[in-house]
Amino acid sequence: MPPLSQHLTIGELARRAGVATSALRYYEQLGLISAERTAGGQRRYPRATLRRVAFVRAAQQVGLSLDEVSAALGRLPEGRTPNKADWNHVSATWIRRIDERIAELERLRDRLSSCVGCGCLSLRTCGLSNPGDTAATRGSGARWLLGDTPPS
Amino acid sequence: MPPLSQHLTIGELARRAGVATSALRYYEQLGLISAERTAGGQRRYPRATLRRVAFVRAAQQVGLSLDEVSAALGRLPEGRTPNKADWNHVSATWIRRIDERIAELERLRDRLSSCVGCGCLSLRTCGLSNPGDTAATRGSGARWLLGDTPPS
DNA sequence: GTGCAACTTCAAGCCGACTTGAAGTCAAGC
DNA sequence: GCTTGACTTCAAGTCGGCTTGAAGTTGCAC
Repeated sequence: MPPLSQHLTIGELARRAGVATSALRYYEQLGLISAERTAGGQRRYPRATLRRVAFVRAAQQVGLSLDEVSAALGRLPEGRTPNKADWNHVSATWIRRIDERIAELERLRDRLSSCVGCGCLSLRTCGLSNPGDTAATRGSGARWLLGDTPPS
Repeated sequence: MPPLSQHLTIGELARRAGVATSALRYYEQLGLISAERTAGGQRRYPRATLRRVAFVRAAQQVGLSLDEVSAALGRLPEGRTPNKADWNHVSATWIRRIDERIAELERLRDRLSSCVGCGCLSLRTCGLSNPGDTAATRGSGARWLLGDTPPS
């Protein structure tokens, strides 16, 4: 085991952050993290990078693309440890996003539940259209959940 | 506008289902839908296919891959209209899945909220690890949300 | 001073879910 | 019967987020 030094090699960072080294190089390519170099050209990461990587992974769980993460990281200081205000701002955005996605899933679940009640799949009169549901995860999504008639 | 006949062309189905024709051909390739052919080789879809496509799109919103949709469709009759029992079974599975994802998002949100309280990004003593959170959306995900110390 | 794991770069590959394009055929209204 | 838009197949391309492989270099322990 290497001494717990000020700087981490890419392998150490990878192990401790739970990501592959290739992912870290990729993040660097995208400008999400950066590294100092040894005389021989190997990467050495300050410990703060560990937080930065954790941040990236957390953001992905929230559903952000790396592009969006990049934007969010733009608001956090690269050198110093982020303070409460920095963090407050970013996490508020994420929490909004999470809440939206939860609401979306709940709507979908409720539609499914009421389908069970009405035997919807067999009825073209089922009212379970979702015209207002613009925030679908992938593409435009189904315009209505079930039933033969699209909302006119 | 074409007469409202027993069968739909791929273009009609695409418009009414809210998906591209290319997507429909792709679904056919995967065995999710099937079509009769005219003498000239063009696809003609029975109206039930409309439901089938709606089903696929709904399943995708739930977060299923097309592979999983294929499995779910295996339980529904291709020829006849699915009955309440068919539907009950499938929707129950989906609802479980939605509930799981909601729970996951709620946990994440709560961790974020408490981070705001403790100024977590700057503290290595923050307790917000998530060792039990195996159901991450992409890959293994971050082992812990923030803080320098991985769960030992 | 040597052995070997860990590192380096760069290009290419992979996955899912499609989309796009080329080159050609069909169906339906006039 | 001709025109025109909708259709056909097949191969290749796209996108995000990486991974894999080849070919070579570095760093550290012994």
